[in-house]
Amino acid sequence: MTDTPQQLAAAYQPGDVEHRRYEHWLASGYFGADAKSDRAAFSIVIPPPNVTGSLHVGHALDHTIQDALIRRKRMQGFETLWLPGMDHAGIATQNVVERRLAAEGLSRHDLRREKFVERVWQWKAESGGAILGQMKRLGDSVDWSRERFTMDEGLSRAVLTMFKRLFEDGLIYRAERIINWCPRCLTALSDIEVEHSDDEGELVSIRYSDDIVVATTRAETMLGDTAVAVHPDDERYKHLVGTEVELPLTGRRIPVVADEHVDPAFGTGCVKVTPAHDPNDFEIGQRHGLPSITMMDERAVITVHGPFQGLDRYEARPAVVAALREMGLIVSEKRPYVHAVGHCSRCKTTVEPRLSLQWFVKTEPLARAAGDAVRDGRVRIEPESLAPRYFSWVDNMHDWCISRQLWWGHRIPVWYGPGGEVVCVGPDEQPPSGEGWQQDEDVLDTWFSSALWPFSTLGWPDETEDLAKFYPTSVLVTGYDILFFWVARMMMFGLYAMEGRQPFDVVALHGMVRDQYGKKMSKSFGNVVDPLDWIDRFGADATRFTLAKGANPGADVPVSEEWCQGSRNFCNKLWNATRFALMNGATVEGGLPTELSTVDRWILSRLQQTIAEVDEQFEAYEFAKVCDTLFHFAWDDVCDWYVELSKAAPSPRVLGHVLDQLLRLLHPVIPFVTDELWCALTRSDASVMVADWPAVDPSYVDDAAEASIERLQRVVTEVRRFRSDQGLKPGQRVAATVSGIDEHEALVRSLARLDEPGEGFAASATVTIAGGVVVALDTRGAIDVAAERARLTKDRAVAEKEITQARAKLGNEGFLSKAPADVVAKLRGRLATAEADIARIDDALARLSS
RNA sequence: GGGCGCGUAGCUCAGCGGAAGAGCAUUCGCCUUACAAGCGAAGGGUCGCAAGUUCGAACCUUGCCGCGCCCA
Repeated sequence: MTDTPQQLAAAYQPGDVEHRRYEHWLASGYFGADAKSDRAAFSIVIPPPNVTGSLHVGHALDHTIQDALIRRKRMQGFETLWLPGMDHAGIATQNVVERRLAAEGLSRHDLRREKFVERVWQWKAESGGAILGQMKRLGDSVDWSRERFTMDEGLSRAVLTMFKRLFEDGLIYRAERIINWCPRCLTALSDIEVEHSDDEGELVSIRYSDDIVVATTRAETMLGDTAVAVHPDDERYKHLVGTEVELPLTGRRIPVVADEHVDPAFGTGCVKVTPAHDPNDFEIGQRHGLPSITMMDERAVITVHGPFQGLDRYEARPAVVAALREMGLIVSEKRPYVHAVGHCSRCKTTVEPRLSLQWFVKTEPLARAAGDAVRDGRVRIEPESLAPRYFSWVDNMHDWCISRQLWWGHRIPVWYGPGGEVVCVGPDEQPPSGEGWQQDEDVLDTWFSSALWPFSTLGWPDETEDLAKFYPTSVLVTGYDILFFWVARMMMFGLYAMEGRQPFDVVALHGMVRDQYGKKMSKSFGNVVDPLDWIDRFGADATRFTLAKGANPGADVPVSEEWCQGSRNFCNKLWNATRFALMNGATVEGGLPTELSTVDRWILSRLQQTIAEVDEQFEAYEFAKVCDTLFHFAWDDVCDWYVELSKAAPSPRVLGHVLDQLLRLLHPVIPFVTDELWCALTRSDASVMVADWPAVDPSYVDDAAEASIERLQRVVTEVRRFRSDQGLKPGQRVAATVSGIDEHEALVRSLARLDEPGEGFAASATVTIAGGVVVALDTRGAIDVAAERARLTKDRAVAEKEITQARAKLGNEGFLSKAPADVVAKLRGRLATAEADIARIDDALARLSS
């Protein structure tokens, strides 16, 4: 399995490595969690993707973050569990299977319920299998032995148990209420399954009487009006309250009622009241004891009043308006009139508020507990700035409609008897048998089972070892868009079912993946990224690194193909650095030598700093910063400087150690390439994923070495700049004397490509650097005086500006008396340096003129 | 209408009280034997606008302008 140095290809080819590595991890059992272990637990349950979908780039982001957290904790010695699974996605999945049936010319009713559900299970196997394959391509280190599905036997037991408990506690009830109804899916929806958008409609004002004009965007619903309402304090209408008006077209007489809810400033201050087709009107109806007239069927087709009967709601609207216009009752019409309209989140059909008998969860006590758990700090939302969104949801939650008129899902465990009995049947209980008993036809909202996910997947309601070891889970990683869809519901159910113990300690929220211009990805816009496409072309590591590099807490994550190429390049950089190291005898054997050069002490010190920063950033869920820190340490410090310096002064054991540690640090984010390289470097046939996470060794922190190498870097950079300005080719060696850099002269010569002065050496230009370093170069006569003058003049301007600023501040009494001493001292130092620079530069300019 | 957030280099974003940063893009020069998926160097910003607090503001406060998102 281990590559020898000779076999390391000239460039990293992810395709050769990824599959082999993943199979090796699986075969070695590295992903498995042991509930009997003595180690401290760290657990994450995966936000279950819809079984009927496929993984998009947003999942790839979500999984990358979770995998990074899990892999680091595993290396830190925790007993880690990352539990995978999927949810059954009631409406979405049923829709997909119905579409497939339609292609065969069948409807679900042709198959009947039982056969239809069989077909859905077939589709589940097919679609779900594809998702598992995608997760493996991403490198997800999930415990496959614990994979769960919301419809599997154990989770179904959990659903029944929960339903029964809530039912018996009076937290589940059945009632006739206005609910969101999708006339296409033919099912109820919860509030959160409705998406609002500002759509163009019309605002029509209709005269109901001499005194009363109402404005409405839904003229057709006037057929179901049972009252007109005005504000009780509205002087214009006070005298009409208690009277009746004749409802046009129908001839019905309806009362005028006074209700606080009416906004007297909107329109005429009179509103029509249609209790069966509007949630606000329903409440007005309740308060005033008004009748409810349902005037549409479940497909939103008009069922009342002859001329309009049989018309769809959109046909009925113009028909009603035309009829009213003919009667001279239309006062005004405004088109387009933009207003908020609700749409089914699954099929985008305009939602119809509908009076209907449904099951509800009484959320008030559950939601308050869910809010309190965050308020009192038992659950932390990261980043904290998103907590207000959470509170605004849990503190204003409406009762949750949980019944769905679908066939795919957990059937409501309630049986109705011939005498009107209602019996809730728990798991292991026999439903009542005999003549006339019937089970409720509906199924439960998918989110009902998803809300149990953090504990149902661990075996609840049984008291399992998994539950004891891994609950509460350590962190939940998900997008902020799902904070109330799912997070709030898990909190409610978790706290309730687990005796007040929260489902997770931390909620780490990330944003949505967007394109490189910050635009939302959409099929119609053509900017959607398929993570598998990127994995094929750039590798899983590059894809993961690109996503993680953009993941600032709670913020959206822009990505682009170019950036993914950059990540691919980074992987290749690591590959080649390791290749170089192996070709030059780098090794981890024998540990670090006791005798260390300044350069060695510098890189080891930088390594300690990097470990400390990465640890801190990981703990704060700052994945973008983790990537940034490691990227710069790897590329700038290790590759650009340490490897280059080591060419002049090889130090194979230090180089081996630094790469070993670097690969460990990077492994959580880019697992494949780091494992391949680490195994090659350490001659291991195991894996870096079970190696120890690096720890800071304070004895290797060395400020003096860091300062020394920074000085060296400045000298080398200045000489390079001179060379570039003078048009000297990078490869061209130049004779020079170097003074004032003591122990580093050989290194400066190596990196700046300077030869020892030989016979007939004649310096034609001098580069001086603050701190007394002087490099005198023999450029073989021709020196570009203009370029050199320009360079020096620019440096002088920088120094002048510095002096001006520093003197202004240091001449300010307020600054001297109030600023901290160290700030003043630093500024004095800067001023002195700048003044010395000016002298040095002026000297050089003078010599240039002579 | 209510709430939250954001306006910093051409693009995407860090920085959030004491010298304006990164990646990509741009310009110039290089196949300097780990890497052209690379190396070296350079250019580029009145930190949305305006007041205020402070010795000192991209950073704190207020107002305005522009842009998102969530909830009604």
